[in-house]
Amino acid sequence: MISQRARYAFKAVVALARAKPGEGMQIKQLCEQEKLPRKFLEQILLTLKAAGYISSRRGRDGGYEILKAPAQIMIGPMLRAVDGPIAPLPCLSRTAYRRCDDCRDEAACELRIAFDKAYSDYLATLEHLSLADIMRKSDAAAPGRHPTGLQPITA
Amino acid sequence: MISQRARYAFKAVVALARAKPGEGMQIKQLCEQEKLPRKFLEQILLTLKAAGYISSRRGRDGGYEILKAPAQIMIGPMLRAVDGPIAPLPCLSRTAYRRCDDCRDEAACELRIAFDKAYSDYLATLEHLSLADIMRKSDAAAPGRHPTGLQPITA
DNA sequence: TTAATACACTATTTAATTGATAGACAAACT
DNA sequence: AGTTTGTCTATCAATTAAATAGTGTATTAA
Repeated sequence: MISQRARYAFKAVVALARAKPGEGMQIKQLCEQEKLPRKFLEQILLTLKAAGYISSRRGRDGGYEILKAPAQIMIGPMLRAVDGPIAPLPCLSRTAYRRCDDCRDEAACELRIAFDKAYSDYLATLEHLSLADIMRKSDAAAPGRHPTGLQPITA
Repeated sequence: MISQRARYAFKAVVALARAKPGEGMQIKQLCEQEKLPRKFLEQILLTLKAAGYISSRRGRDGGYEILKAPAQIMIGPMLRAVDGPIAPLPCLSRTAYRRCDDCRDEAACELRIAFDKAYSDYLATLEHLSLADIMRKSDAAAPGRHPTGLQPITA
């Protein structure tokens, strides 16, 4: 199972991506609208900021704003920024490769072989799937739900 | 990352699958050969037994033996037997579906959409990949390593 | 320039899960 | 009977995840 942290991050990014461009949202709105614990969300937003996904302003009329275009935000890297490596085994991680302590022969390791293909497909999908793709699908499934989102041309 | 529990289970099953048919192994051998903590392994073997993967005998000359043919052992179900559901979200689990508490519209849930395809590919692979497939690949990568395993006809 | 507002940062707490160990018990065989 | 080997349940310890607390700093406007 994916972590709460990652879920909250995801929801926050989606909400920010749906906010009117140039307007952004304050943390108060975010946590009320998406039902997220405020202080926890603060930390997560900091992480997202450090990773370059969002920007922030302090003081009155402060808040958060999305920095990247949704089409440029890939799910894999975003998850990784929030939760760390996503590989099922350290020796399969692209970004944090580590040999298993007890591993004699990596190429012959049955565990590694078992997850190799499954994980590389999983990863490839997450790596190329953008937030824009996802929002488009979501809008198609619930037309009219998000007033600021572009509607699919199906009516 | 996959749990230690699942790793140990996997290693134990592989070791039992490589043991001479009809001979099996005792837990002492297993934990020495594979460097697994004995008491922890005991529990894991019990789980594997309950799930029908192995059988056991008590008393002198007791031990564990593999029950299913490696070609009939699929990685997905085996993992699930040991570790529980493997889906990234409860609402994507095939075997333990549960609606997310706060979910308004499942079909439009961005989180669900994000993981839907990635996970279903991952799962499909694990569901159809057999222990036999894995052992074959392992043997091919390290010929001569496992004296009791069948060697690939490549020499 | 000061008060109010909203984000930034670090530390701490709490809860849950995982990994591992302990020890009494039951079956099987000699 | 006595030894061996698996069975079962309880418990402990360590780690991680989730959440909260509290202080600090930038920004704006009266």
